[in-house]
Amino acid sequence: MSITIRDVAERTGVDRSTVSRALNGKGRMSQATRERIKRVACELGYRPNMLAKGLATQKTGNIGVAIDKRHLPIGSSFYGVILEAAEAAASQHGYHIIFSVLRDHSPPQWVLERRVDGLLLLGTDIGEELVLPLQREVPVVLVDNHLAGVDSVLGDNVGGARLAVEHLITHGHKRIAFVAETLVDLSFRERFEGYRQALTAQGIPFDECLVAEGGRRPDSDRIAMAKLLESQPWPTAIFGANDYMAIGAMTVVKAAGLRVPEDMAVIGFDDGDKAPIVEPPLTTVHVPRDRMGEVATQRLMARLADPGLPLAKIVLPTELAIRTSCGCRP
Amino acid sequence: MSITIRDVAERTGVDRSTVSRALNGKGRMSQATRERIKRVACELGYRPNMLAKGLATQKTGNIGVAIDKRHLPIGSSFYGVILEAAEAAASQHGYHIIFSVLRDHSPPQWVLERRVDGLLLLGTDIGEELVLPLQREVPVVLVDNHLAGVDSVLGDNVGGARLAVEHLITHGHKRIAFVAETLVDLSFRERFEGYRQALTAQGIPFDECLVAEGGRRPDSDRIAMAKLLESQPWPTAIFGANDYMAIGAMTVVKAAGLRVPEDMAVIGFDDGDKAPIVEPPLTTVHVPRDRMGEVATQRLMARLADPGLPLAKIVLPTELAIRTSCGCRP
DNA sequence: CTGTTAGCGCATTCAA
DNA sequence: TTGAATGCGCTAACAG
Repeated sequence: MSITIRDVAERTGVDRSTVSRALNGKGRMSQATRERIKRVACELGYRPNMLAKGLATQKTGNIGVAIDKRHLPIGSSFYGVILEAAEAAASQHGYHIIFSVLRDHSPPQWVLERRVDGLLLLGTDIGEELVLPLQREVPVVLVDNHLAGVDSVLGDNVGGARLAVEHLITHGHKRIAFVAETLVDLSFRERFEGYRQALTAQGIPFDECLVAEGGRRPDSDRIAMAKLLESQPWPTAIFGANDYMAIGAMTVVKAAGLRVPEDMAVIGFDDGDKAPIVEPPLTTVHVPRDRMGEVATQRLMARLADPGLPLAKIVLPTELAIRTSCGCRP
Repeated sequence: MSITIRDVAERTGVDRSTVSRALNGKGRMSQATRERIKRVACELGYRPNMLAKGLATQKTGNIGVAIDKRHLPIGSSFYGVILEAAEAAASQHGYHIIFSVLRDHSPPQWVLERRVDGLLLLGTDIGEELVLPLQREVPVVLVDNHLAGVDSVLGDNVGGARLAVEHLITHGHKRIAFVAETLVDLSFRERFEGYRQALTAQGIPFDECLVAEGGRRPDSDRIAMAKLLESQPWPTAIFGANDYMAIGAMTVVKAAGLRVPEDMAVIGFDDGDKAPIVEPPLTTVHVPRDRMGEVATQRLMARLADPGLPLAKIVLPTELAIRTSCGCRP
């Protein structure tokens, strides 16, 4: 067994409660004894047992991060960066991260077991049936998603999509296709909305034939683009709902003997780590994933400190990362 | 406050300890009462408070995963996949993951605070000065690294490198360069060793001029390859110590107007998610990252169950993922 | 087979 | 300013 508050107390000749107060800076006491206790604690190498502390204070010092399975592997995704940023922000406040993947849509065990003070839910496909029960246990912040009655942090999907599509229009394109895995998830719906807004703003009629969904399968990216190439006339530009779709589209386009961007311009969304290294480098909407993780964590900690805080939907700005797949030659 | 074991006890008319035994399946007791207690607990929606349980049993039910800062962002790296696999394996055993990034080389706070029963240390640059103190607190398993006196799980770096270099030799190459960020880290040293072994085995003399280190900077990949192109005669093939170096080398090679693989064949190491999508698709040594995470976690849990277990260095087989950058045309 | 008792390590009343 | 007492929720040794 390791050194406890009791050892420090005996060694110092005071009561355990005094040690507790000294170390936590609570109550008023003579600077002398406080200093002495701290020194002794340090000498003894005393480390508070957070389980015991948590049991007494009803706070764990942990926050949970749950990532929707759909978006894994983390290694290739959006969410690894958010996780990292969240951890950095949390640790600055003395919090630790308990992390897990949502495999089915049942709530993470560690919430029910009261291992966390609050949690971040990452993923666009998380619905009320999961969030509401969780929120009754601890405060929740949604990342990359939004539901009524829950704090949330998102990138500006509508604005980013408008930027992308307007950029393509600037390059002279009129037949611009939209490819997505699905239009069910909030992020994709919003990006689609931005796509339509841009067309409308520039007086280009919306053409349903230029929208292709690949579905939720592994080769969704190829499927969607292939559909587009099945019927004439072809689009002259592709706007992908994320980098994955855009890169898949480029692959299909190139396989069909067309050149990117000469025969078919392409823009993606996310600005993940693959965007700069594909051929040609992908122009894409930059989503500030690190900021999202940081802001979401800060929001959660603010709510922990003050549960009465009004709800907030925090939208972080996106911008266009211009490379060459759109037709620009930087 | 939520439902405790006490509520279940009162509702059932038995003692709290009886409830505890019933729910944990300890001791012998009549099936009747056990069933009844379980049913009541379920009806009441009882959930054990793991803090209290941990305090009593001196076990947290958490395992820690610490990732060396060097290899971030997780989103682009090796370690995201390992983290995910570790979480999957741990959750199967009822364990949870506390995760953090090693920013400096000080031990993770959550070990000192006794929040974990054991931990996984991911990264090739973790030294004894960090591991030994931690190991005195809880069991440690090293992943992608090895130190005397510590359990460890690695991919077969030497074997994988031999495979890669022998494959290049099969394609007729004799001037094969080795590019790495550094030769300090264990993984890279081992891959270098495999490179040399392959040359020796095929009777090709080792040429120091064909080894280039890029150093630990952001553009390490370009730097290394650029060095190689500074002096004649050029190599005809490049073996990168990881995908990052290999892809960077390809970029530089193509920028110099050379073709891959016709003028310069390239093979990488890791088989990360970028390998298949670069142009041309990268032939690379597949490292079973998911298995590494899984096996390491299982190892840790085995040791938790039986601290007397002999030390193990577990080396997982690697294989060559053949695409086109090596000169093959699949 | 089941209840009693005593901690686990710490924070927090209330007195002194 | 400090000490004594109590409780956080659960487990475990020992009786009964």
